[in-house]
Amino acid sequence: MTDVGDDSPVPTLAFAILALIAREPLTGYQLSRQLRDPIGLFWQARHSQIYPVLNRLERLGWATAEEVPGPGPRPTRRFSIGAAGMDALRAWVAAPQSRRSGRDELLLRVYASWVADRSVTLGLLRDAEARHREQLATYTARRRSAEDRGVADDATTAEFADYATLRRGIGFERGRIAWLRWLMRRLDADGSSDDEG
Amino acid sequence: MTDVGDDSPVPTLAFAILALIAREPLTGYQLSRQLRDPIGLFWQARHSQIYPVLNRLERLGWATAEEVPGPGPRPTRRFSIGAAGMDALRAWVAAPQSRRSGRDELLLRVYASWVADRSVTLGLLRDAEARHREQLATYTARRRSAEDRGVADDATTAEFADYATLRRGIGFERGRIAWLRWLMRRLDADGSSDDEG
DNA sequence: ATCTCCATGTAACTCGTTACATGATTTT
DNA sequence: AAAATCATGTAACGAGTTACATGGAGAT
Repeated sequence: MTDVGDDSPVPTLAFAILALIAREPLTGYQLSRQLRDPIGLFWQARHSQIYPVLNRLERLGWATAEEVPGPGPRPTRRFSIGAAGMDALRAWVAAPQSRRSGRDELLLRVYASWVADRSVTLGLLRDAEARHREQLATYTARRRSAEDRGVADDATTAEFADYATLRRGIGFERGRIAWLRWLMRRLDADGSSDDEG
Repeated sequence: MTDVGDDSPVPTLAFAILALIAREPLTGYQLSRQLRDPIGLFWQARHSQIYPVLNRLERLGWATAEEVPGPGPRPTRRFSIGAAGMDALRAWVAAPQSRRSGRDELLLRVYASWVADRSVTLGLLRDAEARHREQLATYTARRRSAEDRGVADDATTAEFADYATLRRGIGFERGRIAWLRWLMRRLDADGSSDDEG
């Protein structure tokens, strides 16, 4: 009994959860881990946000819960998507997209970086490159593993959809690293020529 | 007198605003337009979010306001960054970055797209491509204009920082379009061979 | 004994969007 | 005359984060 009125618009997180339980039934805890890592690539949520949405999906008849043995003071519940949930998810995929480009703190820092010393900016960019290289390594390992399992062969499967988003993640990281390297070269060049004290 | 307690952490939006008024003094209204278009590329805010932050920047002594002639029932105020604001902005550029990768609704839709008909998914991707091509055209026009003005020549200016973020925008759009085309080709191939029904 | 993982929930708060409210100037 | 633009604010709500709360199972 977290909330009762079910007339308010369904949040995007609900569809992220539906997309995950459409693959296999999951507990709230498992969802909270998945919304850090695999899908976490492009959608994140904490467990405090997930549990209320799960209860709402249940009340909407979009998901059903079964109790499974587990630890803890409260029952462990595994959620499965229902026929109505599949319909809702299908409708959402086709729904018109809202074009709000996201927020990117690194770009904002670079936009403001002319107020700082060149060495500070270069440090910022080097840190960013290291973190993106790390992320890229994770993604490429995952891509190789997917390709070895033959996931890339049939574009109609759920695993292929995973693989497709993974490829976009790799493209994003590579593009960002290339841009960071370009920017560092430019800052190095305009600093080492040392026109002004 | 919107809020009084000034001990809570300063939101990222405050630094986005500082980065803008560090270039030239702006009114709240001008900021709200800039946080749609040029910087809007990677940070957005509505005027209802901006005005309270401006008042807070003033109370912090990070920005100063001067009244200028203008229309409307309330005085029009143009904000300039102060020395303390510049220090705060400089410190923020160098501060450790929080790595929370953003949310991307298109990727979430693709992740869920295996539940929908192939034609629906292809429609989604075609729409996305059209919107990204449009955005790319805007960015490339802006880049050409910046290069014609010689902005790309000196990496120490504020205009170069603009230009650098613009280049990242172009890279992002191109990468995304390439990925969309790859995905559409893959879906076309696995559909036109028509193995089933 | 302590730590980590599994497991679910609530409370308090900040961030962000939409809607309400007012009113002058300029353009169509 | 109507619409768009300039200009600033508040209110209500939804989205998202952090912190509080509980407790069993297994590993160190």
